[in-house]
Amino acid sequence: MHAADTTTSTIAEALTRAIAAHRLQPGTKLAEQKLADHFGVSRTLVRQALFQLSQNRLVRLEPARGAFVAAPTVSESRQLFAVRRMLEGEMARTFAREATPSHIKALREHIAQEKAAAEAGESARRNELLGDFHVRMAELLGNEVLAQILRELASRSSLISLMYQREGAAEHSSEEHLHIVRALAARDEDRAARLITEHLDHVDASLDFDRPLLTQDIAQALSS
Amino acid sequence: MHAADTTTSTIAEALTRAIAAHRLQPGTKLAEQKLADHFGVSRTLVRQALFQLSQNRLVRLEPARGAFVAAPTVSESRQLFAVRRMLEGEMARTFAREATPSHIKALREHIAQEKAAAEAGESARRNELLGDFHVRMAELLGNEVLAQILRELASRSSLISLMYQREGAAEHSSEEHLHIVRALAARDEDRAARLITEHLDHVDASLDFDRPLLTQDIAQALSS
DNA sequence: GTAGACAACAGTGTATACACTTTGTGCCAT
DNA sequence: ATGGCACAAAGTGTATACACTGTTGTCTAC
Repeated sequence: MHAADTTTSTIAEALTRAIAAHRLQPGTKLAEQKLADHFGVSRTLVRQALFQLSQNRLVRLEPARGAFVAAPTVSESRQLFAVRRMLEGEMARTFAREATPSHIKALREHIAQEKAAAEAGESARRNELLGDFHVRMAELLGNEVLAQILRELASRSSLISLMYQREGAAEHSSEEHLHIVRALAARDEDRAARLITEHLDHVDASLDFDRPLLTQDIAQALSS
Repeated sequence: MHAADTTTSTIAEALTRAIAAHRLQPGTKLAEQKLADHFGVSRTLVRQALFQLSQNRLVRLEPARGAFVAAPTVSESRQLFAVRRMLEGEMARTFAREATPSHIKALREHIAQEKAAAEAGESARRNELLGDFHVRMAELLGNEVLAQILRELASRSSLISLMYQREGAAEHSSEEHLHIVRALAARDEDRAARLITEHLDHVDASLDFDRPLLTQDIAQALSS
């Protein structure tokens, strides 16, 4: 690394991407000095970045013990998906009401990118784009407050799918996104809301909460 | 102040309360050393607290210029209330479905506190409780993810009402809370959702976006 | 051989030091 | 008198130093 202007948010984004792209597993220790050396800055900036990520719930800070990549619990995961259903169902309705043709076009292009990444075998990129689809809707609506919330929920979801998602699950996500866009284009509020809610249900249901294979939590790991 | 164990979150909470209780006006400069002296700690902890508040959008950090109490724009305010309507409408539906008698009782007790504070003339405390009502619903649902989001939205709303709310507006908030609880108790999903959405509409509508009297933003102040 | 104590180590928590940017003030030139 | 430049003061941005906490490994007593 050793980039020129490595600011706090640069570090935070790098770590966020690493976590969302599943290059860092839940439970991984994030030692301040090691990160500082890697980015070529002092611990000060690393600490700020880690603190920021802890606010986003991507990192868990244990007093006097350090920072670890968060390991969302089953309960937290269910709560998170419940919030997404509430929020995104209504967002879809709003979108169906307010969308212009160019909005629809933007979403279709996004889905094209998803499929391209999938066919190119770039699974990290594909996962990122799948999450971004939902954020993109908020951005197109011009609601930055909503977009910010969805960004956070999306990266947390990514961590959850890393922990609990079965292999090859969410295989049809792009397909479902396409159906949603069709409903939006048809200005069919109810159908759009139903489809996106079901879509999130599918992701939720594709999680295998009985096999937290990657848990770093010792107590839970040894209880099996 | 000079409290014994003054940690980062203590400082952040103190500032959050000061802002939410309208003891700090939007635009106020928050100089690090002054706060550090006041709390009897070093700038390090103050900086962390300010950074945290900037994540919550209660504080705006300007590079090399310092921290200021945030001054939400009209656009941001509308976006925020739109998100609250989306989220809380659905939350009310869920609550109506899942609520137990003890949940209803807890909400009624909360409203009693609101009215007590109002009659005692403690307007800061009353405003705090009015915002907490919505958070309380999320907590009672057992959805901490949702509660956390609503906490942030509530404190931002508080800042907005400080800036734009007409005197004596939102006078009937407690009354409206009571109507909502009645709908919840009757398990009337649609009515509860409609009432809470309208309730947020009333708050939104009670804002006077033409008279941002308290704005510290020079450009905007001079454009009038 | 095991358990407990203690010492060395690693890593975090907070304070402080210093560089740099912004801002305010006064002087000079026009 | 006014506009602009230089300099001083104040405040932020980052790095470093030091204290403290938690961890690990070793040694000793039983």
